[in-house]
Order: sequence, then structure tokens, then C-alpha cells
Amino acid sequence: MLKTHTCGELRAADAGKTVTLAGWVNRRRDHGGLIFLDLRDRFGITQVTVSDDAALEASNGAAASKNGQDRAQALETASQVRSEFVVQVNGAVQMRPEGFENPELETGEVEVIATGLSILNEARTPPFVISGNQADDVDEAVRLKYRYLDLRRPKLADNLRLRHEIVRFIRSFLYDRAFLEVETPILLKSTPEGARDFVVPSRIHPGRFYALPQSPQQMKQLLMIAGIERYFQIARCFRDEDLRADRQPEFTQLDLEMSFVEAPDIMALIEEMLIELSALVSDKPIQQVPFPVLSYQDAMDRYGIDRPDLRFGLELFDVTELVRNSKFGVFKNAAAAGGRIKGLRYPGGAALSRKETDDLIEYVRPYGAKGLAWIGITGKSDADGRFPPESLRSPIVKFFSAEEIDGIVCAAAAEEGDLILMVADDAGVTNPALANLRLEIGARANLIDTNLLAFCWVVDFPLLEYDSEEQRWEATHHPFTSARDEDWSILEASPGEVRAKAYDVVLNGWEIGGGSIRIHRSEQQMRMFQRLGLNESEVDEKFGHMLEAFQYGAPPHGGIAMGIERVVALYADAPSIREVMAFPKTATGVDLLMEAPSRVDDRQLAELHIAVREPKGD
RNA sequence: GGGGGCGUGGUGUAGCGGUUAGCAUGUCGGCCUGUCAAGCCGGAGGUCGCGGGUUCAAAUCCCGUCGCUCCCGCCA
Repeated sequence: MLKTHTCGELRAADAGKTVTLAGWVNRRRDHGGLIFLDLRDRFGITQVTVSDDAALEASNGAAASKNGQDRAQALETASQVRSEFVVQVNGAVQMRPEGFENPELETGEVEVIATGLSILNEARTPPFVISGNQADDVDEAVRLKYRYLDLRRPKLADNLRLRHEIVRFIRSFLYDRAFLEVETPILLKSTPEGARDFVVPSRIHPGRFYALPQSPQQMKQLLMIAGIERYFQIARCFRDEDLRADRQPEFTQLDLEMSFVEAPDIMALIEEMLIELSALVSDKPIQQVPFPVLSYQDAMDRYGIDRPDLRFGLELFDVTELVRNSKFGVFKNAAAAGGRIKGLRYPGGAALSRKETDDLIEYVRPYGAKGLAWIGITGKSDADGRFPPESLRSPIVKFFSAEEIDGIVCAAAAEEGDLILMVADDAGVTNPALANLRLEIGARANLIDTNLLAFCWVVDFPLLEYDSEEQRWEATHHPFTSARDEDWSILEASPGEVRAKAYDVVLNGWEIGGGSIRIHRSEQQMRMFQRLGLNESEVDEKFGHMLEAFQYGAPPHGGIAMGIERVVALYADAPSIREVMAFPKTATGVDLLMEAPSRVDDRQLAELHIAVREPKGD
């Protein structure tokens, strides 16, 4: 080894030892005859003191360097050293002089007095400063191009370390419970349902393609049929869809499947794992244990979204019935058209200026909401607890009767100083619009306790959703998800009413995992495919292997998949999953470091029997 | 596929119709024996993402384009 110790381990007890350290120069402080080098490696920072003055060592009683020339040489070298040079230091560990300790450093009680310093490699001036946190503000494109430098920064290195700890914990937790870790293929078959596949051409089979796994879903079910009973994998998954702060084209899942289980068994296992994990890697308390369980319907009604952030209240209210027959056309028409009129309370929002109030509509626009009705409560209630018209500021109160106003205020549980905000539209607009607005208000009014881990389960998802463009029913989760036992009977008659044996686990408003009990009987799976509008030959071509496998004694089974990056990002308080991936892609799916995707040469294409049709204008 | 934001020395930014394009940091040189974002002095470094247009005059206004980013759609 080129080092005897790391840069993070020397303490007062090591004083007097002769050591060799190696690492990167985090910073150099040149005082002329005395130069300090902060030497950094993965484990920490140690101050190296370089001087040609023998008194430095002698003064503390450590063995003086035998050769003063060594120290002079080291000083000369130190003056040439620059940030991020890779150096090796020989020297004596010494207590720092009284009053010169650095409490910011783990190694701050000691320093290494250099008797030898050699440059192992020089470094160009980096495009951004590695030490400190200045680089937090550097354009992410620069950071991604020089990712290997970005990862030297403690913040990013800490994220990788946290990820490692989390994955290590998950593995050991599952090993302890008799799970078998099995690797499944990366080269699979393209399946029609769901996300776009990344596709890989076959050289041996011209015109044929493999697909990269969107998840190992089918493989893990086949492993259950194979009798594995308890399987897991830290699995890389690929989806050729547009990116987001919480979505990358390739990502890692904890993929898990068990036989002879029901939904509560999987949920209990994962809940136990998350509770232990939280204690291990986070200082934040869990808001509620056991985790609250919300039905999908409940979540949509109260939060407008199936992954509610429960760190704060501000639940939505529904006044559809109350205003159905009001004189306010917008509400009346929306109700008549089968829509919902819902809203929420903005605590203290009555103090907002007219412009600020109007600006709130920008937060609901992207979801298709055409407007935002508002009532500010600026005055006091009367003796009966009602708010008379002069206590309200609103462009719409004139359309409502006193009873209707009272009903709205009551539904909103609004008080003096609050602002009531309402959206009237199709439920598919009202809910997401208000869910988004709720988050915005929660942030603005500082209602979100960022020191909480608010887990919850969302269950009873609809099994199917109607795709109006394709004019057919689609699986909400995936086509292998089982309906609840009592709902199988209405699969054909009322597909929209069928609830799935599915469960999502949500943390602070992020969906971190989802799973289900699967169909394990061939005839039920066939019914499901037919319900999805696949004819027999399609089913046979795409999923014949599954149907056949189910006929050889498939056990009841179910499982879950959890997004590792999302989990790590939440524990790391990172705004994007890119911050917890070693080499992420940009929002346009480009690897700025390797410059992928790239063209391949004609010979490669010829071998693959592929001709590229350039998009026009290229 | 659509919408919003951003793009000025290496980095972060100010300027937003006429400036020798300012500041900070980094960087380079000098001085300096106790610093830890070391200090002090001095220097170099940008033509304002790219292309076109408007104008006597463009970093600044307009159009297009590219890149990054957030969001909608999409994400079984």
C-alpha cells in the first residue's frame, strides 16, 4: 500500500506515530516558509504541515527528522503542489499546538509534520472547486460532464455511501429472512403493455430484437413457479420514456416476490424493513407507526392524488352537492356535467394581494383547470359563527345564498384570515390540480415538517383504467395483478369498479414502491387478457409462456418493487434522483460524460442488419 | 408531442438599447512560519450559447436554433 493510514482516522492517540498518507490536495495554504496541505481521501481530511524548520517537530518532543534536507525538499515540493494533485506524505503525527485545533475536522486535533512529500500525479485546474460546497450552484451540465470530479465532493460521495448502506441493509434484512437473491436476464423479450422498451438488435437473428427489462416482473413470477418461494434482486430496470427529476431511463429496483402470501404479509415485511432502515440511516422520526393505510378512493378524495404527502394536513373538501343548484354557472355546469367541485383552505391566505391570489391559478393551469374560485375571509363571524357578506372578499359570493356560503366555509373549516380556493371541473382535472395546489400552499405557508418521515400505504387501486384514446380498458398496475376475490364477478360487467390486490408505499409524497398479489391461475389470467382486449393469438404470442407456466402448479404469490434511487434521495434530502446515482443522464437522456447515445459505424450496423432512417432535416 | 425557466471570463453572477462589459471566486506571479473559504500586493482571462433580423448603435429588442432544467402528456 502507498499509505499506512487513511486521511480520516488519525486522532490524538496516534501522536508520535510515523505515518504515510496519500490522497488529493483539497486545499493549500502557503505561508512561505510554512505550507499547510489539507490532504483528502474517501475517508476524510488531514492537515499536513510542511516546513523546513526543525523546531516544529522538536518543540513537541517528537523524534526530529534525521535529515533537514528532507524537510527542505518537502517544502519545495509543497510550493509546487496545486489543488487536486495526488500526493504521498511521510511524516510524524503530532498534536496541534494549543489553540490551533480545528473542531470542524474529525482529525482536527492532530497534524502530520511532513518529512517527505512526493507528487504521484499532477492535476489540471478543475472546472469547479471540489472543496467546500460552492459547486452546489454550478450548472448541472458541467457537473455531469466532469462527474468523476463531482463525485469527489463530500456531498455526492456521502450520497453514494448512503445508497451503499441502504442496499447493504436491505440485502442483509432479506438474507436473514431466507430470501434467495437471483439474477434475471437483461436481454428479454419485448412486451406490448406498459412503457416503451429499450430494444437491442440481435446479430444472430436478423430482424429480431431483445428488450431490456422494464422490471423483472415475469421472471420473478416464473421463479415462484420454480419453487423459490422467497426471491429478491437489486435489479436494474430500463424504460424508454421521458425523464423527470424522479425518473431516469435506467434505474434500480428492489424487486421482491413471495409465494403463499397475501397482501398484508408483503406489506408487513416491507413496513418492518422500512422502519428498521429509517432507524439505521435517518435521524428523522417516522410520523406514524404502523403506517397509515388509505384506500385509493380515500386518498383521491382527501388529497386528490394516490401518493399523498401526509407531513401536513390541508385536506381537500368537496362541495359538489352543495352547489349543484347554485346560481354560479361555473359550478352548476361542472356538477351537471358529472364533474367535481372541490377545494382547500389556504391558512392566512386572505392577506394575499389580489394579484397574488390570481397568480395561484398558475399552479393549477398545467393540469387543465380553467380557473380558481376564491373566497377570502377578511372579517369576523357573527354571533352564530357565520360569516356575513361584508366579512368576505370574493368575486363569486354574490352568486351564492347565505346557506351555500355557510356550507362552503363549513366544508373548508375556514376561519378568519383564511382563503378558500376551489376548482370545478372533471374529477380528472380537479383532483390533480388541487393536489398540486395543496403542495404549493403547504410549501408557501411553511406547513411541511421536513424533519418527518411520513409513510403510508395506499391500497384498493382500481384494477383497470379506461383509456379513452385507445378506447379500451388498461391495467392500472400490470396485467398480472389479481382482482380482489369478491370483485372477479364484475370484471366483465363493471370493469371500472374492480379493485386490485395492489398496494403502494408512499413516503413524503413520493411513491417509493408498489406491488400486488398476482394472478396464479391460467384461466383467470386468460380472462384478464381478454378483458384488456387481447385476442387469443396475441395472448399466445406475447404471454403464452406465462399461461403455460401457470398450468404447472403455480403457487399463490405476490410481491413488490421499490425504487432504490427514490428511497435514497428521500433519506438524503436530495431534490433529484440524479444526486444519488453515480453517472446519471440528463433530462434528455444524454450521458454528457461518455457522450451517449452515439452513432455506430456502418460495419456494426451491417452486422446487425440494420439501416438507419434519418429523421427529416437531419 | 406541448408549455415554462435559464444560457455573460474556468465557476457563480451584475448589466437588459450607446458602459474601456462590473463584481465575487478560481487561476497565475510576488510577499509571508500557524493557517484551516489563510492574508496582503500585482496580473492574465469574457464580445455576452449559436445563426439571422430590427436599429445610426444589440449582451440588452425580435425570429430561429442548440444545450441545460422544471412541468404536462407519457411512465403495464
